[in-house]
Amino acid sequence: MQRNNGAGNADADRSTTVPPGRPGPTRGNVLDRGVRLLRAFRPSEGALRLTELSRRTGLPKATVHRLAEQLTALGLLQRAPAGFLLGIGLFELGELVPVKLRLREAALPFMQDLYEATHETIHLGVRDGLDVIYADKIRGHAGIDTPSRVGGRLPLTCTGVGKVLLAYAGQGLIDEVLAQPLPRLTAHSVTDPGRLADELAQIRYSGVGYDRQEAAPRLSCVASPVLVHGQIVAALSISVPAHQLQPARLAPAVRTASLALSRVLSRAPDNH
Amino acid sequence: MQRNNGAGNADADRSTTVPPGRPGPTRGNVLDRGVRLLRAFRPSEGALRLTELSRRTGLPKATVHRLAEQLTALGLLQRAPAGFLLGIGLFELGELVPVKLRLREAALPFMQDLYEATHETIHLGVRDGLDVIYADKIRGHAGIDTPSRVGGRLPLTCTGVGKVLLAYAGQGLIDEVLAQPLPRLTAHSVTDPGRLADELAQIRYSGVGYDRQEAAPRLSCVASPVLVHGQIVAALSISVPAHQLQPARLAPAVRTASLALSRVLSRAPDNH
DNA sequence: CGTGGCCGTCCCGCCCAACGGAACGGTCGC
DNA sequence: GCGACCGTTCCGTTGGGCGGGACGGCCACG
Repeated sequence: MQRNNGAGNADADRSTTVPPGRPGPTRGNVLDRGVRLLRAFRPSEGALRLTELSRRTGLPKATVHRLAEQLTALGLLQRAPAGFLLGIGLFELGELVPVKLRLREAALPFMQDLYEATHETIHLGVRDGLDVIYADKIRGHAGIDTPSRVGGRLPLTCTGVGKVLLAYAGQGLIDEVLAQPLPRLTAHSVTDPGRLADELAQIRYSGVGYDRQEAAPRLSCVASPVLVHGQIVAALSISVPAHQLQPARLAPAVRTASLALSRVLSRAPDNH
Repeated sequence: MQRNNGAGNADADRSTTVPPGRPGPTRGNVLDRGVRLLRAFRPSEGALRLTELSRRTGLPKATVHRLAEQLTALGLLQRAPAGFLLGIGLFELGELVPVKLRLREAALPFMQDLYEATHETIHLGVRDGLDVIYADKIRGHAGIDTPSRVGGRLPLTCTGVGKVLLAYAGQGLIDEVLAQPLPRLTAHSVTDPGRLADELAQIRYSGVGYDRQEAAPRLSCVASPVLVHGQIVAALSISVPAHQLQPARLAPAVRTASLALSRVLSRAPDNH
């Protein structure tokens, strides 16, 4: 029997998988299948029909039917005229996750300050593996379009928030990132390891990081770390149209907010 | 072994299995148990230890151990020094739920407008059964404390947002609510069905509803409906200290925002 | 230093519930 | 009317979920 991820550092990589020779007929356990069903839904899509779910998950139709019915009873899915949608129960659970519950609660007022001072789009991001996950984002009517989405992922090296998170994440992770080819989202994405290393050092020196159209064309941003007891827990950023990037004005603003948030978080119950 | 924590509320009631005469030894399927594990977590609590999870769910320790391990591999839980926490994967999934993804995206700029005009706490709520679920909430440093939480529930009849949602929900639901005793959160909560009916009519007439310390002491609010094709989908509100409730100033603001949001949502792809 | 409580982990045989191929009935559009 | 595709239901098979129990580590006791 497989003992499966001893230390379980990285992620997923469920060792189950099909033993090479066999075209495994049944693989996976029930929970895995249920989650696979939920993950079949993507943003900006509507309801999914039973057959489509079956296609995406590779599960037999009868199985999907049974599981989807159970998930619906649990509130994780809901029926729509045109198939299934993710249910409100999933939203309720998601809001209980500490990254959301604690961090956002503390950060929101400072994000509001930043928004009011600049009227630009504000991000709050945390690190998961080699990605940044956006914990929150606020924008007004005029806010610039960004590839980010609350709950969405982007590579650490392609965004301001991500580079800041990486800069303070420790040498081990930095080495790991530099060792493999750097992902590229635009023509401006940093793909030279040496240049990235320099930039990370510069971030640690100044407490501010930049993204110059590295995640999306015409989009730049200024980011700053949120540290608790010397440990990085998140990063804040302001996103602006590339031609309006004014470090002299934005850097102090974002730095001030991140320092103030760091201070608030440092004296908190903090059950980690 | 006692028959699991009752949890007598409506919920589930899966008609399958459990022939009436038998004291079902194990009831519930795998997915149900997994979700029960996730729902054992409550806001403002830290990590839960294996034994505590076992206590709360009524599941044997060995079972909890196995399930928790699987959920961790799936990213729905994560290990902490002091036990388990809800995992970031759950947050990712929660952010894909349509109520969050679509509604919030559209509503946020209008909520920002309201915040900037008043600097009070702004809520966005949707209805689920007889509760309001808060889809979003923004507040600044000075924002008043509220019993609400993003992803949290309160009874429809005890909040401004809730009463507005109820007023437009259709006579069937209104009758259902009026038929049973009305919940009470404070001494000011409306518990007289006749008075509530009047108030709902007044809301439909004016497009604005009030909460006068009915959800929490010293907290009042002004709410207004978001309608798409005549159907209510959400409600917006401004919460203020009770002694500062100024309908003449706040009602037009919240009404304007809700109408503008209604208009935006009415011309959208809207895959329901 | 023994002891007893509580913890997380692991083992393993029992057996039931998950499984899915297949058949069915409804609803379109040609 | 016919075929394509849909969601639903049935039911025999079996693999994996199940959990009692054992184990070893870690305290706070006496």
